[in-house]
Parts: sequence; structure tokens; C-alpha cells
Amino acid sequence: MVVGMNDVQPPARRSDATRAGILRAARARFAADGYQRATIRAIAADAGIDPSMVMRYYGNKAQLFAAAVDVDLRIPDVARVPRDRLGETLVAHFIRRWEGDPADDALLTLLRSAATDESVAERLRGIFREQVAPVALAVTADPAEAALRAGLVATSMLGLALCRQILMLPPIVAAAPDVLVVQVGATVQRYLTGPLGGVLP
Amino acid sequence: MVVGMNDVQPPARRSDATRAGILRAARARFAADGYQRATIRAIAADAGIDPSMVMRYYGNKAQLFAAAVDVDLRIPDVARVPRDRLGETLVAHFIRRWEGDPADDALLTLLRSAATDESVAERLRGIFREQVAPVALAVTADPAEAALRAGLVATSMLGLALCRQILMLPPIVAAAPDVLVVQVGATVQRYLTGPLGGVLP
DNA sequence: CAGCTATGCCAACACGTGTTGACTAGAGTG
DNA sequence: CACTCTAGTCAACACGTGTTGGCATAGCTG
Repeated sequence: MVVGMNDVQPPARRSDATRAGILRAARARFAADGYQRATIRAIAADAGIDPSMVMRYYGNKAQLFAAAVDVDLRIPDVARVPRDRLGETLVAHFIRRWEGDPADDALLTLLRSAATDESVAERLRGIFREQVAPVALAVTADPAEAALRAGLVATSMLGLALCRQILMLPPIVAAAPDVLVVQVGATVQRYLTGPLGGVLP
Repeated sequence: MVVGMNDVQPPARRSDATRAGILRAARARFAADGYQRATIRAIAADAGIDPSMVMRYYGNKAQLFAAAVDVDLRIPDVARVPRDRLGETLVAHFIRRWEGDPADDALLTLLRSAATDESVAERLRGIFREQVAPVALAVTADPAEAALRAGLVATSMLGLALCRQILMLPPIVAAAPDVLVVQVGATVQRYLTGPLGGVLP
């Protein structure tokens, strides 16, 4: 085994461990405190290095945030899911991810900060456009209808994330995943495949 | 007409106009920027007075926030609403409030700040417990079931508020109120009066 | 008018923030 | 070994924050 395992782009610098440590600490802090409250000093302390290293490797706080929060919802391929199971499948997917390590889920981090930072909100809208909207397009061909359906789904899913993982609303935190999958899943299902009432422009 | 019109508690100080001005500016700033980003200096500037006056009249920033954000959802009396119209009625009620002046709605202000400030989140949970949960209790006698139903309703309503007023998700912002009332109203209706599947402990 | 109190402004403190630059050790290379 | 470049620390700057105390002024009260 030679020194360079991945002889593609990065020349495998000696500081890779530190960089990774910074990124790991940043993810945790941003997830726990949001963009503004998470300080470079705290992140550096968690990573066990000097704050100036963060600046050297990531430029500034905004770029560190961008690097730390890479959002891939990993939405399952809707083509492989029975049409009448879409709602349950999607809700189960997200709950399972949050169950693992909420501090590791970029979506929750973004949601926390998007409430007060417009630039983060813009980024969330981008995620919606590129990763959520396509799901609705697999159900309807009409773009306007698909956009509305996707928006309603976002309403439901983000509302669940907000109440369960951020606001910690007791009944929703205590609810068994199965119950939420059935109830919220039914809502998402209706938003995706149910009637809209023909009120589209 | 004598000097004191309301001769009850407050002796009608001469600085009442200033106090009100501070409160008005604080409401706007907190609604627009959230708790942390809204600065005492900015609020004082908006009110046209010195920052130290804010401290004199309201003690500190936290107390100013508490004074500025008084939350009365003014949920309509559920007893006067037909049981099968609860969902639509509730959604229409909230949308109508936001339509007016979002910066004046305390719920949105709280929602913005609750994402990053635990104490604000705790306050939101209080609002939920005292103003939302009772609605579900008017539908079911069982407290555990009522709590779950109220939680699901919160999921739906806060998700809508989040996407429409805070994240500004294009399809939800563009959607006509009627459409949202019908669609989200149906969801709330089912959460309140629909079957739960008997999975309650 | 004299005196007191409420109302307001000004300047400053103490602190935490992101960010920068100079400087030290230490590995890698000729 | 001598030289170079990287990884890292330290101290400090410039700024914005909440908060405080002192001082002027205007209005009310005797």
C-alpha cells in the first residue's frame, strides 16, 4: 500500500485530520446552537485547536458553515415505491434519520438557522427546489400542480421536524414513530396524490 | 374630564408615550430579526430615543422581549363551530391574522426565535399547552389522546406558518388562502376528529 | 420663585465576537 | 546537515453588544 491511496485531486495533506476535526466540531455546534450562537472559538475548542486554524482552513465563518452543512436528503427513489405508499415511506425515511443522531442531520441544522438567517433560508429553498420538488414531479406532469403538492409536503415534513426535533413539543416527542408514520404519512400521501379541488391557475 | 381617565392601577405617567414607542419598535424588530439579532440599540433608534431608556423602563433585553411579545392566539370558541368545520375554521383564522401584518403577530415572532433560543421554545410550549391543547380536549375527553391530536395539529399549523411566513417557500407563499384552507384544513380536521388507529398507550 | 422628581441624553465600561499577523516548532527534502 | 515549507500557537485588533452611572433639563408642587 503506497502513501497516496486516493491519487485523484487532493494530495493528502498532513493536516487532514485537523480539518476533519474542525468540520466534525462545526457540524455539532451549528446543529446545537444555530449559525449565530455557534462561535468559532467554541468550535475550535471542541476540535482542540486554535481559532485561527479555522480561519486558515475555511476562510471565514460563512464558508465554514457552507462546508460543514452539506445537505443530501437521500430521498428514496420514488419510482421504486408503490404509489399509495409514498407518504408513509417518506415520513419513515426522515424519522429514521433523525432517530439516529439529530446533530448529524444537516436538514435540522439548516432549519434551526433558517428561521433567523435569510441566506440560510435561501439555501433551504434551494434544497426544496432540487430535492423535494422532483418527488412531486414524479407524480404529476403539470409543473404548477407539482410545485404546490411539493410545498404542501414540505409544510407537513418541516412541521414535524420543527415540533419533534427543535421545539421539542412533548406529545410529538413522546409519540411512537409508528404513530407519526401513519398519521403524518397519510397527510403527505394526500398532499401528493389526493385531489386538489381544481383551484389551480 | 379629569386628568386620570383610568383611575385603576397605573397612575398614568408622562412617559407612557415613550414606553409605548419602545414596545412598538421592539415588536417590529423582534418579529423581523429574532431575539438575538434584534439589538437594543436598533430598537431605541427606531423609537427615536436613547438605548439607556430601554433599560430604565424594561430592565434588560429578556424582560423587554417578554413585555413585547404577549401571545394571545385568539382561537375561536370551538364550541360554536360545527364539528366537521373545525379544521377549515382554524386554518382560516390563522391565515387571516398573518395576512394582516405578520410583524404584528406574536406567534411568528416566537417561532422565529424559538428555533435557536431554548427559553423562547419553552414559552412556545407553554402557549401550546394553554391555548392549543384545550381545543383538542373539546373533541376528546381522554387527555393522552387529546395531547397527541393537539400535537399533530401544531405540526400542521406551525409547518404552514414556517413555510409561508418564515422560510418563504415560493409555492406556499404564492398559494391562494382558499387552497391552503381547504388542503391544510382537511389535515387539521383529520388530526382532530379522524381515527388514530388505537395505538395509544 | 425655589425645590424636587421624573425624563432624557451622553459617555463609558466590560465583554465576546470574527478576524489578522507575527512568530515557533517540526516534518520533509536537497 | 542545512534549507524550506507546513502546522500550529499567541497576542492583539477592531467592532458591536448589553448594560451602567453621571449629568442636564423640563415639568410639577410647595
